Amino acid sequence: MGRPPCCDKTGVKKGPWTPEEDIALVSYIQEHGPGNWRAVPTHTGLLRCSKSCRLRWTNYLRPGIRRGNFTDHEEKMIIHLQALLGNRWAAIASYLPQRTDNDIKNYWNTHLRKKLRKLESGLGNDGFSNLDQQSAIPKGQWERRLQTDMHTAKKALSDALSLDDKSLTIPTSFSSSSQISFSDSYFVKANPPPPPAATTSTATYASSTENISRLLQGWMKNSPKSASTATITNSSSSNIGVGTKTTKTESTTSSSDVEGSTSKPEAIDQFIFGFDSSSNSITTSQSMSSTVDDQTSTDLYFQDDEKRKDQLVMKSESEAVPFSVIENWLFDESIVPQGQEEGGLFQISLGCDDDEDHNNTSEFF
DNA sequence: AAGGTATACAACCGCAGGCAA
DNA sequence: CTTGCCTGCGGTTGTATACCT
Repeated sequence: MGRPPCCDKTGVKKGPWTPEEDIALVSYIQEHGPGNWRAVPTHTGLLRCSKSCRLRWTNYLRPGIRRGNFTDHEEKMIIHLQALLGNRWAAIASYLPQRTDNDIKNYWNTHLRKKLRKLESGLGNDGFSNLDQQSAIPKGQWERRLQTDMHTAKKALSDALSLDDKSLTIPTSFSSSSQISFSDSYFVKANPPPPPAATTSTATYASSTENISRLLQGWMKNSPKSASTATITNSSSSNIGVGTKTTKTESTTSSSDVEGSTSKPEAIDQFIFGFDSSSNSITTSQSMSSTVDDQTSTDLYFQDDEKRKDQLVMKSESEAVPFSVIENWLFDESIVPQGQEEGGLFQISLGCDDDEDHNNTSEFF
């Protein structure tokens, strides 16, 4: 049986949202919290379908969203994560809590893919030629291989990290070109985010919605109701966030998913963050907090880590990009803007000494 | 200055999965 | 167990803006 449309298509407004509509939506969410989207259009009087309301909220109005230019660091994160996860934008976004999956997807499609293609043409044909192509390896097979290789990966990483050199050998199952040789610059060169992104995008209207978001941030912090409808924790728990998640469970229940979010896909975290999660040296959430350095509020939005784990595990090798090629660009010192200080975002705490200043963005890695 | 083209981003579409009845 | 609803997600499209000739 066919699925009914999410809403009656007749009389439903489409296209860009007006500030008035935003305000109506935000006001409603302030009162009722996110969720139950089907009821939103009727209660707000908006001539929008529920889906559109949800999308507008999650992609634009939700507090904690950072708009504007992507930092160098974010860019590298995206590329790296895309290589690992493929086009699983939601999973990638969970590592960049201030960015929406839509934003990341757009940024990838408009900037990064182009950039990598350019690089590819500069490097030759091998390497990136399959960037957008699907490999023949079925997902299930990749998953099995991934599981099989988790242990191997972990061991290889801990071995590599325990050594003085910074070369990592990644099991072949993770990447068709299996070797990653992280250059020193990857660990040491810092690419601190630029000054508070002047939120350059869509000047007037965007700023107005940002104001709405800021108002909401305050509301999210203070409203007791929001605690039930949106998962909020303090930054002290490292799983910080104005969780405005919109799933049924979130909107109706607890912060359990945030509390449980200390779990994470270890092996992949190791890939991404370069540490043994069992050492507790850095948590992913801490890592995330580093991206907030240019924000006054540390409230962040976190996706369910369990879900993220699933998403990560679902990664298809077919979407993987050879690291050895990417890294040439990713970690090329030449792209580090001049004047940027060292010891920043990509500084990885290899050992267990976790005495870094937590306000410093260098804790990221 | 005007028209054409390219780019960036917001929004839409439709499928898939989870969940409750 | 089945069914239907709701939401999440990724791909795609539409449009405003920037850039170029």
